[in-house]
Amino acid sequence: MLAPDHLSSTFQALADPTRRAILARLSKGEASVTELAAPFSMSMPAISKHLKVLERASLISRGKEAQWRPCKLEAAPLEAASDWVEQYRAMWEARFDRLDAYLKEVQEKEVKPTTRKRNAKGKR
Amino acid sequence: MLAPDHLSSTFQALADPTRRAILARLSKGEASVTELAAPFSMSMPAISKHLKVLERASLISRGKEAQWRPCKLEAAPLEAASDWVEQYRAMWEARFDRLDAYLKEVQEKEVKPTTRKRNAKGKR
DNA sequence: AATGTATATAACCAAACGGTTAAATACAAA
DNA sequence: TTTGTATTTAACCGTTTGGTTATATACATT
Repeated sequence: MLAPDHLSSTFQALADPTRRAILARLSKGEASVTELAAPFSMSMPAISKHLKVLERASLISRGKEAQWRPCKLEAAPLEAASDWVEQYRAMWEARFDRLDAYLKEVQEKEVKPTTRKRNAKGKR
Repeated sequence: MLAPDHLSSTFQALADPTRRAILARLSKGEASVTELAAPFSMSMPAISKHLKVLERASLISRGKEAQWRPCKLEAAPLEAASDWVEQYRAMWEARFDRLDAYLKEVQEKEVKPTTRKRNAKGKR
């Protein structure tokens, strides 16, 4: 079950570059705490705390193999976060589309209307 | 220009329900500070601080009309945030697809393989 | 010029954050 | 049973966060 305010804890967990890097690493497969800590010049307890934040946000889950506690990515909360962001991104784009339509209408009788390139990256 | 670690400040700005509600309101159009504050049982300075956080993250921009400082949504940082999240969401889905393929292969000779419904919401 | 309205700033506070070092725990191997 | 390795917990520390109240600023109206 996701935490009461799961969106807040998800975003908060994502708001740290170390934690995002850990998630990036985990997207390539499970890893132990020591493996995850390797790239950082940071104490083990610091990493342990970051992992706890990620775990609290259900962004990772942890196993138990001898003395190792392997971590793996859990993407369900990412889905909710993505949905939230997309909602407003889409609204913003819709607004631009309406503006485009309006400008097109207004400039209907212009001699050479400048071709507007709205979304250069052209995604989705 | 976006801040040095713009992803962190974007996610951090999104990690508060009041600020997300403000963005939701702004997605329906510009609004003054007092209008934005209305739904909340919170002092004006508190709202003012939230707006400053959103502004620092470039999620909103502000105008000047007499004694009003109207806020409007700026979706560019949402795009970056969305892209980041989508990247890992997609990876996670790809992993599931591979698992699906594997399971399909393994169960090839089963009598009546149960139809697995992976992504019930079926988005994108 | 005085008053009212919209907003921001200052000063303060408790709690959370992100790190540290030192010590405890859990298991494996010798 | 001792030693080594992996990880967590405890205690601490400075900074940031999210709120408060009181005060200042900016502009409009009378």
